[in-house]
Amino acid sequence: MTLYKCKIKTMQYDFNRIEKDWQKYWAENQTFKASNTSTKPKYYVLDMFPYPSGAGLHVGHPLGYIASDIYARYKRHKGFNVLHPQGYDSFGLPAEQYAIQTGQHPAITTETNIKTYRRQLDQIGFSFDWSREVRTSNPEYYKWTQWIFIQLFESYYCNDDNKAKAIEELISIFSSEGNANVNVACDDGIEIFSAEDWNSFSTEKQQEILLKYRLTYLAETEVNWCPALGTVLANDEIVNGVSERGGHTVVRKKMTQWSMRISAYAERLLQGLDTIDWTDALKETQRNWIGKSVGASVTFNVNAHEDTIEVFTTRPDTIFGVSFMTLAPEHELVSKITTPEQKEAVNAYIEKTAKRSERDRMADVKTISGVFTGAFAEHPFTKEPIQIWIGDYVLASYGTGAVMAVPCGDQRDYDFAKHFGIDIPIIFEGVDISEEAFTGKDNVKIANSDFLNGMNYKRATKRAIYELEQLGQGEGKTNYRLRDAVFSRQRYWGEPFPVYYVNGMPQMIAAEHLPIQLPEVEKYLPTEEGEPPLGRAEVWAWDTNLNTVVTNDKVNNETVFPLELNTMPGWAGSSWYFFRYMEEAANRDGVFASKDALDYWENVDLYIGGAEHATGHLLYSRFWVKLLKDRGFVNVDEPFKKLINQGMILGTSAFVYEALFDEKSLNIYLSSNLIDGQNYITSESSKWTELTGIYKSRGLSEEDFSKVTHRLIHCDVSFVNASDELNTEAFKNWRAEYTDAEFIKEENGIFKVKREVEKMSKSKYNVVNPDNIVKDYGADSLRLYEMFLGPLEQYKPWNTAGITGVHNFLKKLWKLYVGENGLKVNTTAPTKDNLKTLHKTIKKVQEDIENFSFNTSVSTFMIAVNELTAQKCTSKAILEPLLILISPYAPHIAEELYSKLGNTGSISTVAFPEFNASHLVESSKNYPISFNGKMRFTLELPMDLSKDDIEKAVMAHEKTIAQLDGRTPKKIIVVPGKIVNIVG
RNA sequence: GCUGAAGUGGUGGAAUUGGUAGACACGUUGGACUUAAAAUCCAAUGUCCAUUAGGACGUACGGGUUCAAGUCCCGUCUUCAGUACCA
Repeated sequence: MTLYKCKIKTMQYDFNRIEKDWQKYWAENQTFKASNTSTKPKYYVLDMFPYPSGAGLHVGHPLGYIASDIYARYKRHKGFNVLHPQGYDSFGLPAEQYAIQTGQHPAITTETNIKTYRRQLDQIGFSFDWSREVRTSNPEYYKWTQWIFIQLFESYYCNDDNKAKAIEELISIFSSEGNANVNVACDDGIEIFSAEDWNSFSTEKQQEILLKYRLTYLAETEVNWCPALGTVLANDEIVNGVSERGGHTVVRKKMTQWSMRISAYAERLLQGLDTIDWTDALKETQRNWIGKSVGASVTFNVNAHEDTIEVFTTRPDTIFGVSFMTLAPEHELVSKITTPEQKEAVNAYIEKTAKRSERDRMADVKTISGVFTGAFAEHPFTKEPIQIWIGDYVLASYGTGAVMAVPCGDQRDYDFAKHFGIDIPIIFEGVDISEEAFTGKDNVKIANSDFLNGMNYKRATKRAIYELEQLGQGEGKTNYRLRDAVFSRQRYWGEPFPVYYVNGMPQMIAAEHLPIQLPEVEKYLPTEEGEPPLGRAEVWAWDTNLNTVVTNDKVNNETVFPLELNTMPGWAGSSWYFFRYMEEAANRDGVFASKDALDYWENVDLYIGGAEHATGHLLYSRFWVKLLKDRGFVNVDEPFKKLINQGMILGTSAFVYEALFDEKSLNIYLSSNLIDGQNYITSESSKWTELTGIYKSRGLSEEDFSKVTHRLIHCDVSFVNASDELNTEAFKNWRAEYTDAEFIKEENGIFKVKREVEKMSKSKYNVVNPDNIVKDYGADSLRLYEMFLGPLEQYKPWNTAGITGVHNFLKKLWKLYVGENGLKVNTTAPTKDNLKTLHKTIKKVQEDIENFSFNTSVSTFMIAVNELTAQKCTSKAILEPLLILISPYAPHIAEELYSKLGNTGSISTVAFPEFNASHLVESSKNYPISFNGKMRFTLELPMDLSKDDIEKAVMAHEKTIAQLDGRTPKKIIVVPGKIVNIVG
């Protein structure tokens, strides 16, 4: 008896044992350790590294990792030296907020979370090279993040050569010829100075000026301040006017902040998109974000004032159509030029707009509002006076914060002009603008425009710019929407800046003294004075003699100086981590990655991650890579050659109907079919008696019955089975308030929940944990199932019900190799059918992997196993190559069976089977015979039959004769090897 | 509004160059095995009509091109995502 049981056990597919064994084997043998020296071609497969959150992984997280792992394993089979690393983006807000609540140091929280992540990742069997792991919060890592910051500080952007250069070069230009002729990226409004001026400036003054040219600079900027989080947020961290994390309100506030001059790279970031293999959607998102528009800047003189107003326009050809100008209410000239008579109205308007949040302003697009300032500008050509208005449809943050209004050619200007009764001069030939503006620019000629008359858009634009240049009142200009990126955060858990302040001027700490480690603080909150958390640190001053961090009481502003209190944003560490992986951990001292390593791996060949990083991480990484390239530290222009966005796996939330009276829960719950299903409850149904009985026991009177309402509340998906039935006992035990819940079930005693697809989230109780799936079905089942769910890029709901399908497949696969009496595989010669099945599978799987169509490969494997089982195939010549095909997808079972076949070592680098088309050559074809395009029957005919012979064979067939029923076909289409279609 | 993606059975999805629509799987139904259950195996399963044979309809909707359209063209609708008084 015991013996029998034991035998059965060893013959079964014992996935838990197999997976543990092979994971141990891979770890012990460092199977997936990449080498920096290899005769094989290199291939770099990267995942977006995770932030290790306290909640651990849910089934959605591994989707992209599984896809990249399949690809990495496939490339190893194809003879590549594959780098497939993983690490943690371990600085971030959740650990800090947890620290604020509990006092636990974020480093401890992070360490704990990483352990959980690692355990969860390991059990899925990824082929990561963990020896190269990086953590952004590790001082040995952020040392180099600080180092890159210094490189940015020590660089300026030369527009002539289109690259960043050392700031020393700029200094030498200043000291030899001043700044009058430099063409570089810099702040607006820098005074012009000569070489003599420069050399006579104090060091401080020089530093102040240089700061306006550096690629990272301090500036008083209006920032998105989030009071609830106590920090500044980047534009891409704000969604619909509230913080992406937590949904808190965001206000505008002026602060001195570090900024990154990413705008200097706008054009190169745009051009570079054409050289990389990303989806159109993602490239388009970045293009929109960069927001290039070509046009001209035009300077308008203000009557009776020395000031001028500069505007940007994409339509200089419509310059003669200008009938008024509009300034943003925040525009600096508004207060200067407003006439006394208009002062009151203007101030009231400014006050009104200031009160409205960005969000309100955005939501309320329809209302036209504005106020006349009383001032006039002068048209550059006609010299006519032009009214100057203010209006909140003009944004201070775009262009110059002022527009020349051409109501004839712009709908907003048109609406504004109509609303306030301003002239609408017609400047196009033969257009009707009685109802709306003419906004097109093709197939129309300019009119009433002096020297532009009769010209088309292109010529008129050129001529207008030329004439403006002659007047010195304009030039061709390209404008970008891309703003410089604010780089300071008022947080604790981020990289400290390698910066101290001498008389308010920032100084870099020399690279050899890095890293500057995060100081200890007592609390992780901002200080009472509103300084960032680092303001609480007691050991946070820089001693320039000792070159070390010392206690604050030593600050004398002669040799010991205060250190920067802000920390870097989340995207700092993630903007270069892909280079760190290139270097082996043992050789990382003294370099962020050695030249050899950088030269060997170049850039990421395949990057897989979410599309939500389109305007954040993916843009910033490109920016930093270009800077590093310009300064000679790396050799590549772009970090990620090919990028794939995996779709999110959504949760299937479960809801129950809760009965409410007077806004309060009655603690009565109804099966969803009783509310919105076929078993809708009516006062005639027997359920009504049951329900009203409970109403009464809850103290309701008859009149109250009709006032009872229902609402849907989330319930935990683990209480619900695949048929949407609720485990009512589990629900009762969930929370104290449900202990005496009453359930109204359907006639058959079933209580059904309502289902809805939502984002997977703890708060929606729809999170499915991969741990249980791995325990119940195994990692290989999880891997296959996540791929089988649908196309990688698509958003799709998780539904555990279907996992039995792939699990059964693995059992069938196992049974193909192992029977009750042990291994079934032998050296029998393969049959023709065996070979056909194998080679058709090789071809399809190879194509699928290269097209990232992983879902269809899984079907292909199922078909192959179904066919080989039906063929009773036992041939090693077939079954061994089949394992290699499956190994990228289900590596554990593949390794186990491969070793059972008598092989030693891992299957992971065994060559991928060669496809041989000769096995797929057919001698006959089952032709579909169509009549007028409709398939009626099929007919097996030899493959080598000529067109005429096929036609003869088909026409002679009895079913053809029956179909035609005496008619003579008009036409017979024969496509040999494909179809026959009879028309008539 | 603009940009991008997508609409196929009860469900997830397949059909890569126009050529047998619905592969593969889930679910459902029926059957075998079992004292029973689980597991496993077999069969059926787009909708409608028909006892069968077979037929009609069918890839969001309306047109078109073609011997042949899920696939190509024109128009419309819907959903999802990104973005937006961008001058």
